[in-house]
Amino acid sequence: MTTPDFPETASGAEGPGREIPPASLARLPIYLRALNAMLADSVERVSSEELAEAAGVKSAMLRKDLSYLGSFGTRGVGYDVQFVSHKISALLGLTQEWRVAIVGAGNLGRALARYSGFTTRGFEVVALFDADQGIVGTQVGWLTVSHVDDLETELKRTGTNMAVLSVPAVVAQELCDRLVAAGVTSILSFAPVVLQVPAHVQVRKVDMGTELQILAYHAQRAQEAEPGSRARSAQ
Amino acid sequence: MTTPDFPETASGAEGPGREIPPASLARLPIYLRALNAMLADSVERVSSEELAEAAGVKSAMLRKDLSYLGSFGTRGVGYDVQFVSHKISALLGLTQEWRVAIVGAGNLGRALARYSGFTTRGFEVVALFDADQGIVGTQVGWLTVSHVDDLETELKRTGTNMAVLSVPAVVAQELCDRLVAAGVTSILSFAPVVLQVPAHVQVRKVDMGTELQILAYHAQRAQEAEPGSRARSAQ
DNA sequence: TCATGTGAACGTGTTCACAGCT
DNA sequence: AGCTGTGAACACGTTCACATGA
Repeated sequence: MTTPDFPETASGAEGPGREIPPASLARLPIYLRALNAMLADSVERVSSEELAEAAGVKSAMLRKDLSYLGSFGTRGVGYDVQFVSHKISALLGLTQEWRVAIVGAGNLGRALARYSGFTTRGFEVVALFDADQGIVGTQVGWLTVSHVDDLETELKRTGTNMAVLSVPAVVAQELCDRLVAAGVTSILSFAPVVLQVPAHVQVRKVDMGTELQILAYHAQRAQEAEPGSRARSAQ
Repeated sequence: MTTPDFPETASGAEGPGREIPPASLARLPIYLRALNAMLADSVERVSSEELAEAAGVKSAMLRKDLSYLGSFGTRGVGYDVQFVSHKISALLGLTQEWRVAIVGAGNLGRALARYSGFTTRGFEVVALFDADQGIVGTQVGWLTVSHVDDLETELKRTGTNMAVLSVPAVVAQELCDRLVAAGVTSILSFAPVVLQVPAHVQVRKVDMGTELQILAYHAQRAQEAEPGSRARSAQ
């Protein structure tokens, strides 16, 4: 398996290549999933229309998104599934292993540690931390829970380069600071707080509370608009 | 394909509710959290500058966001914390109880069922389903896991009006269809698939795999830009 | 002929800067 | 004065429509 370097960096004399617009970037993993599902079904070619359908987007948007990584479709034919899949994987950096530490081994942290969706996509959970002595030392999947006091040591030992924060909101900023100080520059946070980090650190947030509240807004609106539902008119 | 003869201003803008732009709507829960934290600290007034800081946004954006729900700040002074908090809560429909069913009682589903972040914000988990006979009947928090065969019956009995999907990708669409058929119109999905639903059903997706892949993109980029990619972790 | 790739149009989101109110 | 609320400018994202090239 040869890892092709990027021959098409010719446009820029130096510099890290073109930036992918954030909105497009966020869709690439979805395309990748659809493509890999097709690969599993031995589909070799796909049109923008078909792939867009599978990804739940308009075909023009898909074509524009893919055009940011180069133009490797064949006019009149479509895209080579395997090639595009590989291209997206390479762009996302999935050709290397990412070593992920999970900080916080509560219900959520333990569930994440056992979540197969991580491992199967180039992410390996290599450490799991908690502050609770009743949890430290216990086994979760293949991992033994470490004490958060050993955070810095263990991160170095395991070569962690990404972290998942699944700790209570009150301690999230503090642990985030420690992760950053230890050199972690990519953090996925499940804590319902706004984390302050230096500019070079990437934080992505997953917030189930927020998502439910957004759903509640729409649900309430639908309720009010519905003719069938009686006496629900708050006011 | 679809002819864009959508009648704009279809819904008479007369009602108490204009549409909140999606981007603004997604930030309201964050403001709400910041406001509630302030309330807990007995803060009575806040300026757009301060609240924006707490929410991690620019003050002009915060003011514009709040302006969609009305204008209830005092010029020269700021906003009444309690009042704005209540206003946002009401808009999001958090003044009523939302009854949530969790479909899929694997690692993630069970963690979500025990997650206190739900209960504390107007969302009550009232049902938990799984297809695995080894899990059905077991206790998770205050709930007993029901068999997914009884989905429709239990949804009706519990008065569920929101659902969380935490099932394997392969069965997600099928269960989504059953939820929709049973009248559920708000679904939060953790399954890494694009769900097809009728237009009146709201789906929000949480995808940890996608988030990690986006992080990987940035991390790889930083790696390439940096000459010494060895994480020596110098304090 | 076909489906991609893309300039241009359109729509949405964010920021600026200041008018207007307290 | 001080801070909100908002039009206008700007930036970003999406869609259209067609030129391009297999």
